[in-house]
Amino acid sequence: MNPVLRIAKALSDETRLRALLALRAGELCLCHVVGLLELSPSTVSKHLDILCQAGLVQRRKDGRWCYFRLADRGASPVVRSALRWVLAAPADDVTIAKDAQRLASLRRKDLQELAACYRS
Amino acid sequence: MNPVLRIAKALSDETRLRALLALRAGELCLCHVVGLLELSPSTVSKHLDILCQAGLVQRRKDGRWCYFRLADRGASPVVRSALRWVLAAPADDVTIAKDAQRLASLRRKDLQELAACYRS
DNA sequence: CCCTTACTTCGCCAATCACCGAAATATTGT
DNA sequence: ACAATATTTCGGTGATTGGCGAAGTAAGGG
Repeated sequence: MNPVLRIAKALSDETRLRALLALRAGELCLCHVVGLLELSPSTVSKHLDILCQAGLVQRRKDGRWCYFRLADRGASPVVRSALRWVLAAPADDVTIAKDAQRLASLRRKDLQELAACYRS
Repeated sequence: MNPVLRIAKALSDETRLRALLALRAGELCLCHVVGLLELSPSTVSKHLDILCQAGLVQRRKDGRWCYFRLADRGASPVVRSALRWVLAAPADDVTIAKDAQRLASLRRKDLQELAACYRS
């Protein structure tokens, strides 16, 4: 598939856009994102996979935990250009702003505590 | 809707991406785009409307004909940035390259002739 | 006027997609 | 080896979306 098309598809869902913008705060564990979006782990995993397939996000596995972060300087020009576009856009969106707040407190919590989402 | 999201949705369909890239050649009449994409006029009209709603494309009516072109410098920064992203992407896509060729000959034809798509 | 015509809107259908829970996978601790 | 657990994959379901043709709209020409 055309890289531009693949990236645009990845960005064309509000949930994925929220997840991507949340990663501005830095590397996040899957359960961080689950806690933020309040969706099932399987759904969030799928969304993040789509962002990874598009090259916008990178995955790092550390033991049982899986960390996600924005693609870095090693990414292709199309990807970097797309990220510049999305990240430069004005953050006047209400949902995005609330997400940033909620995320700040989520990141202060312990992973063990966050991972409780799997056991409820 | 978040402008970034609206733009990403507009770009997340191959047909719309082809239509947008076709407009690099300059202003096109609807029937030009119908001739290029080989889809029904109603479908193409809908696609171009979505691109217009996102601000990526501008519509100009002249008598019975309707012309579309890429958004110009007057567009919002988000839109201009998105267009820079899409238009700068490498054009190594086969479909896009063929479209550019087909479009060149389509643009040489008369509008009357092209509009025959409505009467067939 | 009224007919033609370029385009848009509407109603419908098939395909895609987001979501979930259940099952599978992989890794850590006992 | 086994149990617990963080994540992914699978199967199914309701919502969204792309496609068409038919009907509606608007503009030009008799």
